[in-house]
Amino acid sequence: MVTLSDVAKEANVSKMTVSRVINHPEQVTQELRKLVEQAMTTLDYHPNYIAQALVNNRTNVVKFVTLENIDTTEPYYMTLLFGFARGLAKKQYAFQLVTDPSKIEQGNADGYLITGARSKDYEYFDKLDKPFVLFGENHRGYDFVDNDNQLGEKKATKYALSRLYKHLIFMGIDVKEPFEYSREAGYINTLQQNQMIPQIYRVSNHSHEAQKVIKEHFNSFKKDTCFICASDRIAVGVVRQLLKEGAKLPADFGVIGYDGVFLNQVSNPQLTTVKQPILKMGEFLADMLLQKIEQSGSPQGEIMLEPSLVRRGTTR
Amino acid sequence: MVTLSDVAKEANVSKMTVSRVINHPEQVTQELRKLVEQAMTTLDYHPNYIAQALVNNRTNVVKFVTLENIDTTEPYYMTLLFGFARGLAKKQYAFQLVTDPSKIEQGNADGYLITGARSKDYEYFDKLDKPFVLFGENHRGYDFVDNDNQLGEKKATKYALSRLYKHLIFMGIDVKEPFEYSREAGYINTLQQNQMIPQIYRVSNHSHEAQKVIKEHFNSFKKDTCFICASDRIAVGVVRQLLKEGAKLPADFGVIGYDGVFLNQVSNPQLTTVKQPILKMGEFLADMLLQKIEQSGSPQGEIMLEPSLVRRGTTR
DNA sequence: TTGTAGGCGTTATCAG
DNA sequence: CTGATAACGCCTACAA
Repeated sequence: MVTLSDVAKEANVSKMTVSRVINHPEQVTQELRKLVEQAMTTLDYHPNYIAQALVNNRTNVVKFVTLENIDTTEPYYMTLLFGFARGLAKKQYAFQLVTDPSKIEQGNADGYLITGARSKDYEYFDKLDKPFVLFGENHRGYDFVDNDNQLGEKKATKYALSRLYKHLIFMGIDVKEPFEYSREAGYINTLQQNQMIPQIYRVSNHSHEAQKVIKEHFNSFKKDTCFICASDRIAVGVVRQLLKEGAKLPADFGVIGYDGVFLNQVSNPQLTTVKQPILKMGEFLADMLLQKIEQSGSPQGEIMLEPSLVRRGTTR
Repeated sequence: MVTLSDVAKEANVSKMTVSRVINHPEQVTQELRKLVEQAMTTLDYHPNYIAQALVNNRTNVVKFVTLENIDTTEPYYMTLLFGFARGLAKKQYAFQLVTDPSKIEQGNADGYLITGARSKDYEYFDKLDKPFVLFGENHRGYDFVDNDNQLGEKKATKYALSRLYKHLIFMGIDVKEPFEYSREAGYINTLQQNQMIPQIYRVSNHSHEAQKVIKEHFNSFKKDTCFICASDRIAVGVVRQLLKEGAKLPADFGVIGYDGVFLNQVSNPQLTTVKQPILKMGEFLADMLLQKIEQSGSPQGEIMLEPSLVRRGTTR
């Protein structure tokens, strides 16, 4: 293993000069810097992250925490995880997966990414002694990354209008969480701007629940109705029942989902949906967390990435 | 942060005695050992893994490498990953995700878990300078964990026979890989034991490819045929086309999948399949890799876990 | 059986 | 701007 000392010898300087070239290059003269850099490449030197971690009192490890007791095998989470991992790799960080909240502080880590947090979990966060960032919007001042939920549903609603659907019904998720409020707000605001009256159903986030609602109320739905759904799952349920009822899709009815996780599914017809840039969100989460760690916990604010509307088979 | 020295002071011994209590307790007298252990609990001491890593020239990090250029967001991989992560957690190991093989040796790690390896990749492995284990059976002497593919397909074939299907057709994957040969062998051997003649189709691992084959040959399939499929994807394609052809499932035709990844899907009818214990496989992989690292690379052999037959809607 | 000295590879501090 | 020294927390080797 090539060490700092080896490079120092090769370049005829002290270890400190080499260290400075790595961490504070501006403090070293051009001349010496080049010499050292050459030595580093000829010896193929790579810093020992463990030694760095020791002096800095770091572990080079963070934890990916999943609070929501959901199906963690969903493509959604896997994509987020891959983005997160990619972000970490840039700084040679590794991670551990934690699904049991009581184990968060067990073992060593420099910080946490917390996903699936609900309002009830917030008070718990203040007890954490390490920097953390949240995945998912909140309005309590905790740093987070999310997609812009309001903008996303605004895009969906506007698009439905542009396709000349006359009646827009929102199929929401029945949780009292910021992301849901924001999605509804995107829908409601757009309707109000067009002097239309919002009509909202809320169901738990399962396709068959949405299906039930459509079945119950199908007779009350008029032609030219578009369903703006707060998730792809709900949208899938809506589509399924509409087809069962013999409705003409997308001619008479439209359906728009949210999330964009079923995009590679071959089901017919393919869902028009608002796609979150999940991979990128994961990467931003890593960036934010590492920066927060570097800045010993200082606030990082909020990052909301723009989702994109994917036009496919369930809208005309 | 509580350190070795703190504990040593509290217990009125030297640092080395404390270190020994942790690593070689048998070298310390009962008396001192208890003293030290008490001091450790009262101070809530936890070893600093980074410092340990530095002296041992370890990183406490391994890499999870995905060679196969597939959809890594599949629940299959996510489940494996969770099992793997759980296994690592027991020894306070963290991991990095690597999808670009050229980056395997970049950065620090104590070893690698390599998934999705194909025969062509094997020669590459010998160049690796760190211990590694494979996910997926091979017969070149590389340590691996897999499910027992032959046993799995044997179970499927026997079960089809027990349900009195008269004709058993194998729908394989057209790759020349050990896992596929083993699955075919499980089918072939069982047929031969029953004086039946194997009939095999091979397609690439996509539902629509399987669907094509069924469509083309549907007229040649007799009543009481059961399709033993080498994957759930293929099975799904078979089911889909059989239904399209108006075949009676499971009365006249049976379909058995392999993998068990679609188990929580609500699609109708639900697939009878051979389920791999994926989570457990991930955990075994972690155990094996960490042990191999601890034993500085000594061979660990092969572990084949028993898959289970899940009886559901596509067999009578 | 227990303790002392030295070192793992790096960086902060302070002196030159 | 550069270099010597000490320190991070732990463990190996040797000494008592």
